[in-house]
Amino acid sequence: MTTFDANGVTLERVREHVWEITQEGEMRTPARVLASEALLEEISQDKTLEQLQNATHLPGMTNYAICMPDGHQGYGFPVGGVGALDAEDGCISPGAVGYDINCGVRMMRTNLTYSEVKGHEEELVDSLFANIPSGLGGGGIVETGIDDVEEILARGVDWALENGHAVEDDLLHCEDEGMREEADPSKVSQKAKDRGKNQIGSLGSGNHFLEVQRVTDVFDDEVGAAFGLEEDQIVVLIHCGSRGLGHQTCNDYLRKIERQHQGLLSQLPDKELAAAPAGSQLAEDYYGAMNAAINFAWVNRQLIMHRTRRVFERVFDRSWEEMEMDLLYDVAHNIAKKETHTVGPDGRPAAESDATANEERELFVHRKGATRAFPKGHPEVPAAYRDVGQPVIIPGSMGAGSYVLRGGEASMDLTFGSTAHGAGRLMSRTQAKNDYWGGDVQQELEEQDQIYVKAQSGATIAEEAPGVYKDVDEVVRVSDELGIGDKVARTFPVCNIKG
DNA sequence: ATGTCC
Repeated sequence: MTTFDANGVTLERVREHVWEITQEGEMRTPARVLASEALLEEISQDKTLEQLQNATHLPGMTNYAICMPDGHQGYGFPVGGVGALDAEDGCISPGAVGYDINCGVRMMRTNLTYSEVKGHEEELVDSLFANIPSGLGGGGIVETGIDDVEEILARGVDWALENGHAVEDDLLHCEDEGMREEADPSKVSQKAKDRGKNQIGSLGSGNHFLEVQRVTDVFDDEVGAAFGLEEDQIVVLIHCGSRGLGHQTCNDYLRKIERQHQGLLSQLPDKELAAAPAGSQLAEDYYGAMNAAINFAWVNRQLIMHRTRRVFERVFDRSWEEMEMDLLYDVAHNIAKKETHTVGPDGRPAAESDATANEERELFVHRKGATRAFPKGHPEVPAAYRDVGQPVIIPGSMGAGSYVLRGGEASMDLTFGSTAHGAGRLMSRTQAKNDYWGGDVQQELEEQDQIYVKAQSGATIAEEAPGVYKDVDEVVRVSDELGIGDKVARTFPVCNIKG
């Protein structure tokens, strides 16, 4: 048996790309890392493995705590982590959702080709930057009153449709159709609403961006055709979340849960894993508030996408409908959702159990820096894609391009229908700023790769330099070879705006 | 990620 040792954590290689931390002590389940040996080596450099092992102490953990190939350490629970916790006798943990509730990505198609856009890059990047709010703090596409915030929290993209920021087709191509019905705006604090009300339609900062890209490869012609993707086509990728509103909501509930559920907290190896027991008032309240913040983030991405259509109309002098600027798909990668999955007796993996003992269980599936990747035939895959599988969008760094995958056949058995969410950081923001200077990175991207980047701050470009990220090709290779998310297409940046 | 410490 091949083993891998890192900082007192031992992993056994189960098979290609599957590594397991054996259950011992207070662990409720084993833990699994899905990675190549090279990625595992990178993952082992920070606290990810310790956090993954800690996560198995959460009540109701089912099968395994799982770390994706792009995993790195986060608040309490790894970014790139999946934890399915029993919704009846388990718990829900804000740290296993993440501070940026419904951080996610959407991809919009166009019928433009790269040759039509080449030569317009600077005009396009300037116009996008001028029209799409970005950076820290306030300023959004719509400046609205608190009544609208309440509606957005309750109804998600349905609000955008009613207010002229969306078309019906946009809703059909979004995870959960852009609305969590269990949202309860009354459980979102006034402070969070105040922070959100002037940030509706804004990118934010950090790794959030809007990128115009060209499709460089279509690996699967049938699925590529179903997704409306072909080589040389221009697409737009939008990556952002719920801004200050989601951050405040996460913070509010962490503090409340720490105070009210000290008994559970005392059983956990890390205070940052603070969790509310299923069925408790705070579990209900957090779930309602989190779902409301999820709706807010979907509206945020929707408004940015719709504004992008207007920018393209001005730059290319034709209507967005004429340019067929349709939403391909929007996927969340920081969420928890009550889902039904087939599990074996005592929360063991169904695939490794006697099938007659398997049962359907309601689970809070926490995907933190992990993307839903439902296979073909799943009822929650939009009708347009049901025969091929759910689109999965994996953004790479601004110098490396991105991938479109489709949910793979093995995802339900291995990962509760999930895969990776990006390249994953290799170094801290502080170290990145020591190693890189924004202006140099920007100039190099433009001169060497014809990638036009515009940001509010040079520091953000340094923090997001291509070299601070893992190899997205390797992350996607692992996903594809495991069969949890299959490669469909690859894109390369044309221009990028960020905070 | 985040009015990067109420």
